[in-house]
Amino acid sequence: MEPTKSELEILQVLWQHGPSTVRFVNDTLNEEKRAVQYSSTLKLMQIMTDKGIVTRDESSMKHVYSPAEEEGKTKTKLLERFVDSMYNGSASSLVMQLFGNKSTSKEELDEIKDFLKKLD
Amino acid sequence: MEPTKSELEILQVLWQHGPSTVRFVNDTLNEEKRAVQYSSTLKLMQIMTDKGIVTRDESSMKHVYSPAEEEGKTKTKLLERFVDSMYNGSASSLVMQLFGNKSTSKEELDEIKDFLKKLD
DNA sequence: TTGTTCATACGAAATATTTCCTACCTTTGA
DNA sequence: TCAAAGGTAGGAAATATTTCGTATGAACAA
Repeated sequence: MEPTKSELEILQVLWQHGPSTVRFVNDTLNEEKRAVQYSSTLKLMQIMTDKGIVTRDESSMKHVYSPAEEEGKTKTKLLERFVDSMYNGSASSLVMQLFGNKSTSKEELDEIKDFLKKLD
Repeated sequence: MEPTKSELEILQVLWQHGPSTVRFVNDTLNEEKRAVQYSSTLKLMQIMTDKGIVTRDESSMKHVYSPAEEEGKTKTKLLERFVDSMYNGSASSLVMQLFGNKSTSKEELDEIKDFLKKLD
């Protein structure tokens, strides 16, 4: 299933901080993103549970949520979808767009070159 | 303004084929994407006009629509937003994910290496 | 014990997005 | 001429997404 924009925000928190309670996710969102009521975050995380995007441990009263799928797997899927729809599946087109206009630090560029070299 | 998913589909057609009528866009969507009624496509393109995402030439009865913004500019914006939200702004992270799992043709890889070399 | 705090559940409203029906006008071909 | 084909406009329904109020129960501190 395709996570929505808001669901993705929640996933980011879980990926970054590991399995979390609703309270923690909500606090983090309010600090790092935007104002949102506790009950909104709760509702969303319940929906995500129904959809199978996250799983939860209900053994304690404070349920602890975890991403159902590995971070890399989800991101790869979303990235491929992005490349397909925006660049007709051409990864190189995307890369050129990415570095064409925007100025990227030398460090980052070197890092990428090294990485690509190792792919052979 | 942020184009929605459906609006993006329409923009793709306009980018790929140049200024077009609703009829043409709708036919193309039906051929290349999915079944959709003419009036749905029309409505969407009218909304996009209101939002300023496209402009239209009304001199003829068959209005001709064009993207309001250049393809590269829009794509760059969307790509940067994607990198920011998914990879914390790190372009190199994205590239590594892109080529980490997926098998990419040697031609594409060479193309990218050449491109990066020229950036210096 | 008892009231305050903090948790979940859930309905439903508010928004955003998508879809299509229908009215009405212009063009075109028989 | 006039019916058929094809165009735009716009309302409104259908969906999808997001937000939050409120009920209810558990935990905890006074």
